[in-house]
Amino acid sequence: MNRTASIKDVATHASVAVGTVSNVLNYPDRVSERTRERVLRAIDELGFVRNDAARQLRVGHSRTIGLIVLDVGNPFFTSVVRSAEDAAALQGSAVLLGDSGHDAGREANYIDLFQEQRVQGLLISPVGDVTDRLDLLRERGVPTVLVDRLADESKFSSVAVDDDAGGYLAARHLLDTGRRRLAFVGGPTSIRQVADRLEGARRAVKEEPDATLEVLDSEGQTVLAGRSVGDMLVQRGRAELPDGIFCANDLLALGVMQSLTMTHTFRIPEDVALIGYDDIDFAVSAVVPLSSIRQPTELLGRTAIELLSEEVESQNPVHRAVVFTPELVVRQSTAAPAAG
Amino acid sequence: MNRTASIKDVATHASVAVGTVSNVLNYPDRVSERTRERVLRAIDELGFVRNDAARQLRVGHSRTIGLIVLDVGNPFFTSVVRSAEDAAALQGSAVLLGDSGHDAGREANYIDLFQEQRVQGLLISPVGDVTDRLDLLRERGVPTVLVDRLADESKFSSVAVDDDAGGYLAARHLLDTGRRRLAFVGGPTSIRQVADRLEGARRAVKEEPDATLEVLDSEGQTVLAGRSVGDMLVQRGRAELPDGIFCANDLLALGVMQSLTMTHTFRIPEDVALIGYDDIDFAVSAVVPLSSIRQPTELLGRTAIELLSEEVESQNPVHRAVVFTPELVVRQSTAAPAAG
DNA sequence: GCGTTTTTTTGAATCGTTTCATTGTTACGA
DNA sequence: TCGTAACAATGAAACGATTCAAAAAAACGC
Repeated sequence: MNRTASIKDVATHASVAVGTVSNVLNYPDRVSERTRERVLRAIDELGFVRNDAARQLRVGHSRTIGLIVLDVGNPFFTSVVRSAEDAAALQGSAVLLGDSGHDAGREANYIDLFQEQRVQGLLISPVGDVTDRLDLLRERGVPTVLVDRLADESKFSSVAVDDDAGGYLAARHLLDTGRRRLAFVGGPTSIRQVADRLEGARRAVKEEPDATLEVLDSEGQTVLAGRSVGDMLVQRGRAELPDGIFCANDLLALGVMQSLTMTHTFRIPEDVALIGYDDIDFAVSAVVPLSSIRQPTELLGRTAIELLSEEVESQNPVHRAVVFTPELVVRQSTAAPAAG
Repeated sequence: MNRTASIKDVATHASVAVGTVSNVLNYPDRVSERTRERVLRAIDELGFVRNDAARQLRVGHSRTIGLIVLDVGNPFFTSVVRSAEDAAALQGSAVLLGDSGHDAGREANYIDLFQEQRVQGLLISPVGDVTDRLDLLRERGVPTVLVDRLADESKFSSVAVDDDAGGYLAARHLLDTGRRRLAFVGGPTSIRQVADRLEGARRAVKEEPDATLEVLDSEGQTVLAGRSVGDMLVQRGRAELPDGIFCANDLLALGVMQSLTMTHTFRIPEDVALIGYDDIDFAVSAVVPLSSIRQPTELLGRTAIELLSEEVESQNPVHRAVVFTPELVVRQSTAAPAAG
């Protein structure tokens, strides 16, 4: 009574062979209407639930896809996870989610776990440099797609967003609304994303001979880090204040905004325009709604799944690196100052 | 060459029996040092990775625990997930995470999927009323623990946080710092959490004969909803403004704060004190750091795993409903007004 | 009614582990 | 040297699904 019913129990109960039950489950139209109904009734009566381990053992692979992200709490990844799950569901797969929390050890554990589970493939936003480990996976025939990181196309497929283009968009927007003394606020430029966004901003500024770009280093990417940069700016005389600030991420921008608005000495956007990056939910509901650069996260997740499917299907894998273009979202924080 | 090595291959390669390889994997000290090393070397050379499906088929259950949450993007659940994962890892289990997104259909899919995977048990923060489905699970012998929802103790174990106590704490703190004209801001009271928090606040207010509590309904639980409640308050004359506001969640509180500070007519905490609920990351970095009620989310996740283990181990399950007490976090937004 | 084709059903073999009764080996005291 | 106990290693059986060649049943044409 305690043991869950097996396919054999169902077969007995419906007076058919086990093969027939399996066919009802997997190829319903190979089975005549009458017996199909009989089998379905038996399944229902016994409360049969297919044992996926047995199925998997026989067919050699699972119906799941592993997904390892750096931080589920980060809205960027949350959105990627959602869209990947949806895309996977459409093709009949489920997603096993792992949160490495930027920890290489946890990441390694998940990779091992997913291998033991014989996932169909792996989507990963890797912690630092894991090419060795990923090479191993490749040798063992686990198709892998890198997420939010460009990959050597001879080895892996990847999906990412063009941060250089995003940086350009943001700076170009500030310039287009008449600002000329720009500042970039961003954490350590050793982070690829930060460096690329800065590079894009530089490119835009070079297009206007009379424009300048100042780089303000921040301690990390948090609201508090933004606040201290903002405090520093407030100290300066009004004449030395930039008239357009581009922050490497929305949290920084919100921090800067808090500093500037708290003192009531500077107005946003009249005295200084402010734009962030990521377009997090808080951006729209900030004290002054924040302009930002939105990344097509849904597309990222969906495309990652698609690339993985391609690799799974084709024996002879040709890798692709897909790069998406981010999008400018204009809100009040960069509204053009009154003419004159 | 393409196929991954099996335990049999390892056995051949190391010139031992398959049982010995299995023992090396599962009971290393049943095997002599010499052969153990030999087997380990073979495993390494062949790149053997245990096939968990086969293992599971034999032993009858997996090493994974299913966890279905309402929204991974919600910091509350993110934290629960993390701690559950850590606790599970300690006892050698892994967590399969499902995000129902408040959608009963997705929830049902995950329940089915997890059943097919023969998870050891299920932690679930259910969408609406799923007692029927959960009853089914119970009959099929899948131990289940409800998260953030009290359960009929005759049927399930559960972990939750005492929202009534949290509401009391918040209101009591406002009263203790001298406020008497309190307001509660909260979404539809059909949400259990909101209703309980309000109830707790009422209890505290009744303790002070000269204190009053006004209930301000909000449209949902977002920053924007908080803003519109705040705007409404600003319209009122100063005399009619409450001197202490308790919001059912931090997002609401941040919205109210934005309204009040933007107009520069009221100061927080001098004119009005403000306290939220959940202690999200943004609370500490708000314009005026926000007091809040912290829920022991790490403890929730860990305890859920422990309760589940209890059910798994004992044949004769005795269910427990564990309720945690939330904690007051005092910050500047409720600092006592200057004496006099 | 009979031979032929098509459709349905059958059930043994298989996947890769773990388990455990059995056999083989070693160590040790008398 | 022998008997016995402790320890190691063995390998067949089992888990529950899918697969597929073969058998059985049904449908068809004449």
